[in-house]
Amino acid sequence: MGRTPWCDQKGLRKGAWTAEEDQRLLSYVKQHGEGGWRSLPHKADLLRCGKSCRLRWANYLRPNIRRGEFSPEEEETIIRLHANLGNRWSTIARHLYRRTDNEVKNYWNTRLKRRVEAEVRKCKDHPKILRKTSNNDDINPIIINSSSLVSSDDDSTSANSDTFSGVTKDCSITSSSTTTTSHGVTEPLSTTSADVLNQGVTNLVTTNTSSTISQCFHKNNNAWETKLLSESSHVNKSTNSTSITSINCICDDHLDHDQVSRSANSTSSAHRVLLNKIASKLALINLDKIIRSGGSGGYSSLESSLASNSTPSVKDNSSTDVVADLLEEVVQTGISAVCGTSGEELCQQGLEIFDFGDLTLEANNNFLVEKTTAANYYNAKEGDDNTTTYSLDQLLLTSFPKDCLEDLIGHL
DNA sequence: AACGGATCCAACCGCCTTCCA
DNA sequence: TTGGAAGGCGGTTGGATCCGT
Repeated sequence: MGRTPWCDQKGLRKGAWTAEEDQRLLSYVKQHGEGGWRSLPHKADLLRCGKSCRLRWANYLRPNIRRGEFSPEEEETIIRLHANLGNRWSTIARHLYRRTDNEVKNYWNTRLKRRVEAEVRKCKDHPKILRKTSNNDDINPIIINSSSLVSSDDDSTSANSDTFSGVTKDCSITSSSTTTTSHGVTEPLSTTSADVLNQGVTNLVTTNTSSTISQCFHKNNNAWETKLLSESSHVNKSTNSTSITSINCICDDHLDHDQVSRSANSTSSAHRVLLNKIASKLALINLDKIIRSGGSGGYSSLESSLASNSTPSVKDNSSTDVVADLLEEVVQTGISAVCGTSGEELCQQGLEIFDFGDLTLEANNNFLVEKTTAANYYNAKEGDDNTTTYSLDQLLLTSFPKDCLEDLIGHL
């Protein structure tokens, strides 16, 4: 038994929507809200099927849809995410402010795809870019190491690195069977990254991890990853409501953590600027409490900024057993949302996880973000990229789960 | 001005998942 | 637990427009 076509009724209109149809749909949804699409056409006196109405609304009429030319930053994001995620347009669209999946898909198919393919062809003319001379590519996959983006004097990978300036825009490529994180942990390379690169993508950014959670995503075919994914599903179901107002605690140890561990001195002042900006915005969303865990340094700037904005109490939780401390805090205070390194354990408690990410200053005053908790827990799927570059404004919006964006925008 | 190929993108199609009674 | 309805998603199409000849 085949499925019933979605618009098989005789007399229903197809094709381009008229202004009058748009107006009818718009006013009906404004009055009655979204949903009930099947019965909507009859109620709104539209000769369309429900699905057509829903698509018209979702892709065109819905408020707050951003249309028009994509910015260079958006293009970069699409290319980078597509390299890792493939044609998962809805996921990619979530990383772009107010863009629909359909628009992103069209933009890729009509513009970016060709550009990337041209890059691939260019790379095929220069095989060295894609593949170092090696008898065994499985042992020596090629990756782009994000640490090279952190600061020019970070030489943690320089022993194995080659730079192909003029072709790979702002990355260096290393060949090694393992990579060393900014915290000195040696771990396997992401084979996904290697695969993508071997397909010729030259502008990929991948990441050395700095948290338990993102490390999970770099250990392909690992039981730990499977466990994480199933927990993710659990968390999704247990925390349907993600209104920004439900956040009454933010714990973020990455900001200062990486600032210290990377010895990226050039980014320190920039971090402070960023932290101040974040703090001023956080102050607007009525946080009840800030938990600090791990490290020291740049975070004090966030603390002082928050204090000056007369906001949340700050708990210094930099003692050794961060997880235990956080859980204790959760139990005692009834915190409903936490973010930070301990996300996995906290997710098991059914908490909402938010994270501003692991921030590193990049070129053009943008920030390299290792989305170490929130995005991964909510959208975790094998091969998800954990690293993206954002402007500050994008960062503040994108680091939150999609459902929070409109509320956040309202608060900001 | 006319033609035709290239490009763009809104909309359609159908499969899949989620929801809910 | 089950099955139908509703919604999500990605592939594809076709009409409108652009642009070179």
